[in-house]
Amino acid sequence: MTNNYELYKVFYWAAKTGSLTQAAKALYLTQPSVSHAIKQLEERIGVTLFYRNSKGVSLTQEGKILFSYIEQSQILISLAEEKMVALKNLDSGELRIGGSDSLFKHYLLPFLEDFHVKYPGIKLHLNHGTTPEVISYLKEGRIDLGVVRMPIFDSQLEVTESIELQDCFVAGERYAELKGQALSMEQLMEYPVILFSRNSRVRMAITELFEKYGHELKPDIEVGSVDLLIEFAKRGLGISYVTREFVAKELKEGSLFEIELDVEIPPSKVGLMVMRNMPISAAATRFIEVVH
Amino acid sequence: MTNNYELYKVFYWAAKTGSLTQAAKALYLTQPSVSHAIKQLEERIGVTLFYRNSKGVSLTQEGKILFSYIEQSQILISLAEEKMVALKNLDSGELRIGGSDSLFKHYLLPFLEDFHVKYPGIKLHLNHGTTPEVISYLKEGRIDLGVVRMPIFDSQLEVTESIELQDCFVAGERYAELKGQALSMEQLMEYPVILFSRNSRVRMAITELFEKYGHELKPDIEVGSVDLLIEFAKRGLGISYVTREFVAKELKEGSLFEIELDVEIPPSKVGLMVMRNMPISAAATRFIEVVH
DNA sequence: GTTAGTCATAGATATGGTCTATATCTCCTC
DNA sequence: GAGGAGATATAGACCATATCTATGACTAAC
Repeated sequence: MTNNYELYKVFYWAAKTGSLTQAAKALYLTQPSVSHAIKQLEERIGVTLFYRNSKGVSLTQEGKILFSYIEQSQILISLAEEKMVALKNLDSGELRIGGSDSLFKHYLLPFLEDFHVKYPGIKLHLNHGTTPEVISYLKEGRIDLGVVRMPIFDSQLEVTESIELQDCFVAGERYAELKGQALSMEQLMEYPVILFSRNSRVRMAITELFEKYGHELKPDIEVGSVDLLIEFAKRGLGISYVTREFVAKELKEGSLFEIELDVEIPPSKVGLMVMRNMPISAAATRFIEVVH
Repeated sequence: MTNNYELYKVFYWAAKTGSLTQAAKALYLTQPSVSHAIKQLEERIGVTLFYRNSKGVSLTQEGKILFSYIEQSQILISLAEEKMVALKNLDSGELRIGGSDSLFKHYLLPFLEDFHVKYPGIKLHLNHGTTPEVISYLKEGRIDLGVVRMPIFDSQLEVTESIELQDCFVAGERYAELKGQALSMEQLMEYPVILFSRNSRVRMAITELFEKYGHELKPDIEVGSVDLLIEFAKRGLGISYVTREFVAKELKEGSLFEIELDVEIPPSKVGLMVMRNMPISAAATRFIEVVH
């Protein structure tokens, strides 16, 4: 049976209002249209659905049975349509973001807070991972949006640049002697260096910079979180390579100080990644606007 | 939102098959039609529902949410359509018949039995009542079909005549003297007469016949069931007025014999009543055919 | 009888669903 | 890398049919 489901909508309203005229009004149609539609439905399924009388229409036994199904069906469609409106209006839905721990903590946190206050109906899912992990989450469709350090070269991804961050070397009081100087790479390498673990983009960037000048930068200590980078430097275990913006508090209060190099460390940008040529959810679109 | 629900059918199949091409086949449409329909649905609800890729299509987050509603909705419609087919094919449904006790027992029983064996999916509801009660059941829509004695004069009813029944007076061995005679009304009235209760059509008919000849037929005993009419006559409590066909067994075995009158008692027919100008259920239609 | 409300019917109209033909893209094979 | 086989998208023509207007038929109420 290959019925036009539109007829069930007409049936639903005719049954619900008990009047073809009222159904026509509800559906923004004329009464003859509704009359015709009902007749057609009856012919197609081969069952008389309504008693016609001078006051309107009422369901036959068979009509009542049909209605018990169709009513549920129509209610589900109404709920679906309401839900879609809610998703579109960001009253509902979810936003799945992938990124590094430090970016979540030091960069995204205020945006996430604002977004959550403004759109409380949207559930936030934060997936921590390294840059390659985040990229694969994106490709698997497990997240809507990835937030990582630039540069990203992947033709499947569409990257929007966000703020610029400046990485730098910092140390604590133990190396106070280095304050105000501009060290060469060789000089710096005489001190114990603390770097983030191997697969980090920041680590790769600084390693490459040193290589460019013919040096191999090997850390004395390798850690897995920005918090430890900061903590170790503070305690004088060595010189940490961190993002300046993420240690703003420590620099200000003086528990850390920046060690200048005689070569310029190029700044790096934060990139917001989504899949290229893939539709983006309303929530992700809005979040990118907010961050941008 | 005044969407064409037909689009949800297309959406359902596209999502279910994961391919616009497959959905087109399932719906006996062409692929561009389906593509266009999906695009239209997406535009109308303002949400992208599918990722298009080279292998087919897959649902976005929002699409999945929509599908969870629409799937249920479509399943209900399918069930509804199956149910309607079952009703039409008499694999399912119910048949509500109103009639007198005696007609059910002595006339309808074999038909009901056959009908039930042939259409086991149809539930039978038998509503006992007097002729006026049965007519009001019909008008209230509580039964589909009424089975009563003719004649019926009611312009709202459509009556189909069924078999003819002959009423007669019968007595048991106690009145054996009356065998083979043709009694006059006066003679008969000298014996105790047992009649069915007042509101019965059979009782009315015989009372009227006597009145036509100037006699008032008053029962000595009035009972409420045909079984009692028979039982009382058998036990010699008087002469019962019964339907000959309903005492066929007793007449044959000799526990009752018929008392002939010198006037002819007109036969009466059984009528099958339905509401005029009202659609009749498939089950009722079929049952009338069977009986007829 | 008249009026006002039903639903049904007939015929004209035009919306829009569907088709054919073609383009574009991706993946896979050779 | 060229070519083929799949997928979906797009454009434009067509025509089926949903819808409308106008009218009829019927019922209930006044």
